[in-house]
Amino acid sequence: MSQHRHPGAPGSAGAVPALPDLPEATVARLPEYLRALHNLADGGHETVSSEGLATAAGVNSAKLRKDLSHLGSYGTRGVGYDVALLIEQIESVLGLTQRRAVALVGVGNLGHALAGYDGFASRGFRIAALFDADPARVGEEINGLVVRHVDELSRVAAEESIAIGVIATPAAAAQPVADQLVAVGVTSILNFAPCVLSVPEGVDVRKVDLAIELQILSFHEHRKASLTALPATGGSALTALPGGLAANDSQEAIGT
Amino acid sequence: MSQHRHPGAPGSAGAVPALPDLPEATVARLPEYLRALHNLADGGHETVSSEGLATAAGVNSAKLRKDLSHLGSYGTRGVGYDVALLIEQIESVLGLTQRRAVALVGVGNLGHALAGYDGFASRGFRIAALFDADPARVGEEINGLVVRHVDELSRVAAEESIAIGVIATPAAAAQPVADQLVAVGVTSILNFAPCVLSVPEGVDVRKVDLAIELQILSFHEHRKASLTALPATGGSALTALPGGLAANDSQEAIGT
DNA sequence: AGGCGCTTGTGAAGGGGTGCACAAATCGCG
DNA sequence: CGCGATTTGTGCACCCCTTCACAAGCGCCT
Repeated sequence: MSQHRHPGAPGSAGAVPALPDLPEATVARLPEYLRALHNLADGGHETVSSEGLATAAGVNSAKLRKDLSHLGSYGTRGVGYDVALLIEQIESVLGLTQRRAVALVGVGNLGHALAGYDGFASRGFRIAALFDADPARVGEEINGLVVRHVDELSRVAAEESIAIGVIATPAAAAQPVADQLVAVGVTSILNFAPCVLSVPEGVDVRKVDLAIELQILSFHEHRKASLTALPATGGSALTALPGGLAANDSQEAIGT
Repeated sequence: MSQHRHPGAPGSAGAVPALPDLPEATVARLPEYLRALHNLADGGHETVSSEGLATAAGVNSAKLRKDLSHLGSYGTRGVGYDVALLIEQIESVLGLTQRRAVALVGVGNLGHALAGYDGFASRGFRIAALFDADPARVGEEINGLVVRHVDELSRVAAEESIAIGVIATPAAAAQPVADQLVAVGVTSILNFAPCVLSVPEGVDVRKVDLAIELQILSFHEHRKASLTALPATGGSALTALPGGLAANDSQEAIGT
């Protein structure tokens, strides 16, 4: 995660539009709030209480209030939050007022699916270009976009003013591709390749590794199995499960 | 993230094989170490220093040492860690000694790609069954597996002794599918649908939302753009940059 | 055998995040 | 106009995690 945080502006505090310098954990939750808010808006709700929005987003209500307070708090005590206004606020903070152009590199198994994923388009992004190193794949049309050779990356990226690069190549190809993206000026990368990317300072990389997610689940599965296997260790209330399962009330570890 | 933490075994501590009750943050990093270790092993290395493994895994060396110390520390001072031994250790802790069976529900755009993703098979998992609710997709063969109707889930899951369920359905279908998985006894779920799942206690859910990842990147992109746009805010050492464009000085956040 | 350099393992300090609990604020109603 | 119900915003304490810094341990070389 983030390491050095600039100490913070001394006392100047001009009329800066909105650079609240949010805590990273808050930033990671805002998109979830946004999704829940859109759901509520579609359902006809005009206002929500922190409690309502919190459960819709799967978090604690106190946490949600604190998160929202960081971005200026547009709630009304005794009433709740104005759904439309809050959507506007969050989208503004997340920089979603402009639809950002995304370049996807690697149109293999996973990349192909990503190229066709409509969740991107519906949530503020536009897949602007597809690239692959395999000549056999160049020229193929996916979702109205033609796959180009990765050598054209620098030219096309400039034309389309790419803001974010998505890497869905095999691990071996990921680093060179990242270097190319950085060279073109891309400063945000979403990496699906199972490897560590080395990028210059100022470039953000987020990694999604599907196998890792499964392995984390495997650990918990393993632990649960061990626990039930030897019921001798006192404590744990779940040993007493009668026939069925406890009513759903908690929720779980969403990867931070 | 995780909420219920069993208070911890009182004082019994028998000769339990290995239930070190690792910190969640450590668990989330172990798979990354494992991947790096396999790379090293393939490269012919027999031992690694914490520094070497740390950079290969993209983390701080102190953090890595502390992580490994939690699981019993099989390193040798002055030398480093035995690669093969450490692999064995981590795989054991993660419960990867047995190849766990995974059921994938929802063979749409993304699900199709997941079904064909070889990263699962090569890292300890076996996709044992595919399901979909759309009759048009039932019967299709993907990677040697036939897509079955979701109604058969309970029967097939029992036969294959499914350990983990992966949900790749549209958001609206995710909750019913999760309920079915839970009913069959699945206690670990990986959810790709953009919605919050409600599950009983004892069931672990991890969520992967691709749009959310992009939105987090968008925030940082937005922030970086705002920073370079207005160099007026006092303090910050980057005002003194001569030419203009603030040389890269901030940093990147690799998702935790 | 002894000493030296290297690397691990860990105590302690610091930062960040979470959740409780409550004061402050707003609305609606009598 | 005042009061009570409701809900936000936040001070505070706690806990987890990260990071530094260093002592302890190990191998190698002389």
